[in-house]
Amino acid sequence: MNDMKAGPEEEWVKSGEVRISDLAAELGLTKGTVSRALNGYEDISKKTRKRVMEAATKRGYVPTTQARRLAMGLTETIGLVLPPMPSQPVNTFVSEFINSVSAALHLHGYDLLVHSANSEESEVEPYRRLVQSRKVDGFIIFRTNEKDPRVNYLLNEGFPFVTHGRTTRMAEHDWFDIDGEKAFRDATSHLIKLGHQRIGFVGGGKEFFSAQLRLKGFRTMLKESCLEKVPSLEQPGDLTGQGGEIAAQNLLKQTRPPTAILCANDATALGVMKAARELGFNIPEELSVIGYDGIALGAYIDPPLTTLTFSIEESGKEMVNLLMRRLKSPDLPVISKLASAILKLRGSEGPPSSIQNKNMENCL
Amino acid sequence: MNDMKAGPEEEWVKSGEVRISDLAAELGLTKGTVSRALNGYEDISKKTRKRVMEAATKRGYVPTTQARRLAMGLTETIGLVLPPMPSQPVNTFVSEFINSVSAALHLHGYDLLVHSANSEESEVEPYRRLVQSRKVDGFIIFRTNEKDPRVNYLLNEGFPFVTHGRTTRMAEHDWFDIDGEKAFRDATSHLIKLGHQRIGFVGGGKEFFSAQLRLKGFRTMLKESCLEKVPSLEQPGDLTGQGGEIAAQNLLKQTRPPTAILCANDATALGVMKAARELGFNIPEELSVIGYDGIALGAYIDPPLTTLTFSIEESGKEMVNLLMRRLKSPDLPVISKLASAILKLRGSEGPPSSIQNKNMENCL
DNA sequence: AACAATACCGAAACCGGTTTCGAAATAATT
DNA sequence: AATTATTTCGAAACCGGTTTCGGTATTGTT
Repeated sequence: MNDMKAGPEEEWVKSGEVRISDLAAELGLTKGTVSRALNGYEDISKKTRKRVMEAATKRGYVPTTQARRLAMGLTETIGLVLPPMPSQPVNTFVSEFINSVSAALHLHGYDLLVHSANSEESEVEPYRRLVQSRKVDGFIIFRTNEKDPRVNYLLNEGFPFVTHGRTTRMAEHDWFDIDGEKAFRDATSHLIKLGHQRIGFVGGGKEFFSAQLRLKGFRTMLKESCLEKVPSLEQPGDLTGQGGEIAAQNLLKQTRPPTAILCANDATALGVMKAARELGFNIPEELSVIGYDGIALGAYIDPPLTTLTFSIEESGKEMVNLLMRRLKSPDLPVISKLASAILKLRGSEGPPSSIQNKNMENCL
Repeated sequence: MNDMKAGPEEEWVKSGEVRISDLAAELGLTKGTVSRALNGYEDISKKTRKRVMEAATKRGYVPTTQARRLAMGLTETIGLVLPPMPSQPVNTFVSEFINSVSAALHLHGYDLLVHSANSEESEVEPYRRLVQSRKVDGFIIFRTNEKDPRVNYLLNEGFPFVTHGRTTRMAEHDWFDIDGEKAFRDATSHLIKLGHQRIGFVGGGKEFFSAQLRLKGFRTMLKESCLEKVPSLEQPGDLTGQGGEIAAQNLLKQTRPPTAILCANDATALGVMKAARELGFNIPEELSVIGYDGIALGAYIDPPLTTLTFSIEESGKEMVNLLMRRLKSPDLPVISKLASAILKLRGSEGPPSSIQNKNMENCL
């Protein structure tokens, strides 16, 4: 009945209709003056600044982003190109990463433009398009290859970017990475201390630098512990569940199968566990399995997956920091940041069933 | 030694340096003419059009997006705001969804702006900012609530958007949804045909319309099959693994526990399976479990999770179609699209162990 | 009181495109 | 040949802001 009573809901100012010229006309000023008043220039009197500010909030003025950016010659936008996803299992990483990158960018007034890579065209094509049409000021790149065409292209263009992961040209660009080598040293060490002597390894694609570093960490710790390197225990993988299954079959059908398997990521580990079950291996009694990624769902399977985990939120935040620094001062020397993964014990590993009788003294 | 030899790599035109005015000057034309030539206006002679085109490709001219958009009064950008993520593993959906939406938008020349919602501020705040600063032309909204503040805000503003999921105001906006009611009728029917008489249900948050529809489908099929509704067999959940655990404990500790449990999503189902294992229930012999979402991980656990699955790619594509239609003709009547989920049998369900002796004749 | 310094704001160019309008050149019509 | 219709392009406004520059008006100095 009574429409006049002021409800608790604030009266929404119909947005988006007032331009800076409207404001100027209303105040008897010029656009330029209004703009400077709003942007805190020193050559505007306190009185008019206040007048302008009040009118702006009253009328609900918000500058049109496109116009401002055009005038200032920047896009305030960062590009993130999703690599073609091979219908992987648990891609929980990507959404969390996007989330944290986007949040971090927002603190700096930047937007995140997410582009999907069409698998039919060259890998760098999306980057080229975004650069040429000047839609972004920089890139966040993840899942780097050892020799990465995207990195080559952007370095060649002199276009700002930060990678998640190292490349052969890591001395030329900012990067953030998880210390996968150390992570796998730790995991290997953990297994050895549990008494394992024959440890299998399922890698990622050879093109991924990270996968190679993980393998390196594995080998290093074997050597440090005086365990010989057994080539047949190192299987290639492809970071997918299916790849894990195949690799596990290759490992477990050997005459002397490993008592533990280290996997380049959790998806692979899931495939390994599946294959192991089908071959009649009990986990962890007859086979220990350790993954890498720390996907949350790993806690819900049986047995819960022991894994190497790291903070995706930190990754996003750090990468944005690196990128913002680069945008602000393009000529600063290249820097990088290495974060560490921690071994999250959840139950898919344990001591081997048969006590192995190798001398575990320190080797000299 | 010989730097002059032309390698197989094409000579990259250093991009981004040539403007339309440069092109015009070079050709002895005006900006306007060059612009019209490039955009296929009819009032340009074939000869000069060709001249312009050739110069453009030769010089590697690509129009600056910001300027073009400002002039044309549109952003060609769609906003996607990630709801605050409850550090839970529901998120395999998100990355695939972003991927497909982004790809579909690209076909229409649109970009995707992904924004993360800060959980400290109101849910609509990010939308308000994006609208007011005119950063986007429309929104893709997912995970709708029954009464959704975002929908209210955008409807009030008259701003274009499409939702993934229905709301109370679904008659006023375009939406896409999976027919969760039918999906749960199917799943329930499947369990009943297997011989189950006591079926448990673990729902999603009460605020999600979709969760309610799934419950409705469950109840409908019970009634159609002359099974009585047992309130204690309907447990609330929160779409997380942990919620599933709690709900499963409530269900399985009853004097007459259910022989099957239907879960509002896969994360919940994983929690249910975990709790069931801990309480000593064998799956599927003593307890059947069915989830919803079709996450790939489900195929790798033991037993593999039977689930209701749908095409995320189709979802993204359809939603983009709806949104593009709306942007093109804002006054067209509201439309919607309902896709169906299919039951993917993987092994976590089977006939109940104890034959139940209720009359399974059709009830009249 | 005359002059220099300072505070404050308007005018205009600019960012890089698009689009409307009209004029000149060319072709078609009678 | 004179008139009309077409083709083709230039000129200029426009999108909505930012920023430089210069000119008053005011204040400060001697």
